[in-house]
Amino acid sequence: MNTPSHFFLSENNIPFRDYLKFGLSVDCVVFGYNEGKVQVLLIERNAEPFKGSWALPGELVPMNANLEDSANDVLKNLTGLSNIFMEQFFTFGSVDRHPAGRVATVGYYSLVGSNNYRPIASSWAKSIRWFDIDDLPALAFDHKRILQKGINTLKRRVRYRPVGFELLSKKFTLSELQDLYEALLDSKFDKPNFRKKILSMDLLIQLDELQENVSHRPAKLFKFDENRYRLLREDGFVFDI
Amino acid sequence: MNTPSHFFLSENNIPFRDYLKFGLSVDCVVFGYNEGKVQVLLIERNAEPFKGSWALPGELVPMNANLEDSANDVLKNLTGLSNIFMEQFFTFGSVDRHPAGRVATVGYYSLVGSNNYRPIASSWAKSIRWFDIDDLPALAFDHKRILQKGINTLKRRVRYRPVGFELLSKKFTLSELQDLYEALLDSKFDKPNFRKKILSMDLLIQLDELQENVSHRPAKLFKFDENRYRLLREDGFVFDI
DNA sequence: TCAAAAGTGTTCCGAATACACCCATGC
DNA sequence: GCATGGGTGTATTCGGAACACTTTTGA
Repeated sequence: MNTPSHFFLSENNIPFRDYLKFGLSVDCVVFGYNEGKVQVLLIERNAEPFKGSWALPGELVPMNANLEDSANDVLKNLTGLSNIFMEQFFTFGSVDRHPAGRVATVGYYSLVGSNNYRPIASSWAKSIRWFDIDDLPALAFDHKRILQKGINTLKRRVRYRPVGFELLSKKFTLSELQDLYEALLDSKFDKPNFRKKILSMDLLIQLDELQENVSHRPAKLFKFDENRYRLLREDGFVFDI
Repeated sequence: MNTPSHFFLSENNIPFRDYLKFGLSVDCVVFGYNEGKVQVLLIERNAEPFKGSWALPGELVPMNANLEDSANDVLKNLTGLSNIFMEQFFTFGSVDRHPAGRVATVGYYSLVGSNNYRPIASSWAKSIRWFDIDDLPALAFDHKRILQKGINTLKRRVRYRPVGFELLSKKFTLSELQDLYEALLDSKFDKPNFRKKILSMDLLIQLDELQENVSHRPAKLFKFDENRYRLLREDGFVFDI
């Protein structure tokens, strides 16, 4: 910061430093999927403001941290996992959205496989739990709006990007995949047609494994072929369910 | 701000106020369309840092202004127009992206009809001009990355939302529309099929007007039917070109 | 043997493609 | 008349929708 301050006068002569009074936070909409229901992870705040309210997990971005690192931090603290799929979706910056100052927040959503999470309560969360996205509690701050926008974004993006696979375990059956898409897009698909369509994309690898302990014919397990997806995308392929 | 400060201690006991040192700016990727070319509006900076460099138009968000208002301000100063189509697309907040402090920037893209703009140079811009998106100059800050992300976002969104129409004048011919989509998606469409597809969506209103002063059969003019689009969307219709 | 869900094949229809053709205007 | 781009009709192909069917397991 050795640049002369006159370099940074704005048109109306407000000094640069007077613009540097924002807080910046990240808030994470963590999606899960269980028994046919799409869910989000919420925390019960253990600190003012809104102590005791349900809220999205998030944190103030430290002055020396990048946004993604900060969001990853939140997820790490929450689930114990790094390398979770995560994507920015919108930034909320209304003047009055935080009661104690001007804090803009960057919204991220992330998708955790249904077997991969183990929510961890910590000092900033009195408790923590999954909520079905069609049965949500009241939320602190403007988190209701953020969450709703996150849900809408996921539902839109899931049509054109293979993000859905992130919500399942690494290995999954075609019926599980179909159930997930039906939940996300709330619609029904014809089983034979769904299979044909998804398999014709050539994005799944069939494993030499079968479902176990089911009282019916065991289904074949598949995994998503990341490499092939990368290759196809370079050729202009557009995933479209 | 009369809330006791101990309400806002973070986990590691850094006081709340120490997080309030961010600057926040908005940067606008202003798209235009002319003679078959998609273009963006860039300014030549008249202030340090990067004085003399080309850059995206933008400004520091005043402490009492909302993000959208700030972005609209930029557009108003640039084009003299309010009510321009505008959408947020991504927020960039790397620690070192601004040489003089921690400034995160919210990226917006906007679409201006080819006859609707009149770029205005001002105190903060030495000059201002349109560049074809495949012939861009070097840019200040991390604006190259922001611009590229804006372009990618537009190219993706144009497939699933009728944003393209915003780039044309209110009245347009089907060939103009086709040329635009071909430029945006860089591909070619068959004329009869493009017409059939676009007209079958029932989103265009045919006007009682014809093209003028052309040395061939004059084309019919159309306009986009906003109301009908709203109605169709409520029924779950998804625009898809 | 029955229930339950996995998995396959076939027909039908509508939308996308390819392509040939006619129309209106300025010069 | 002819060049230019606007505008239309049709045959063909391909993918999606509908649906009937077989297979494999546990109980």
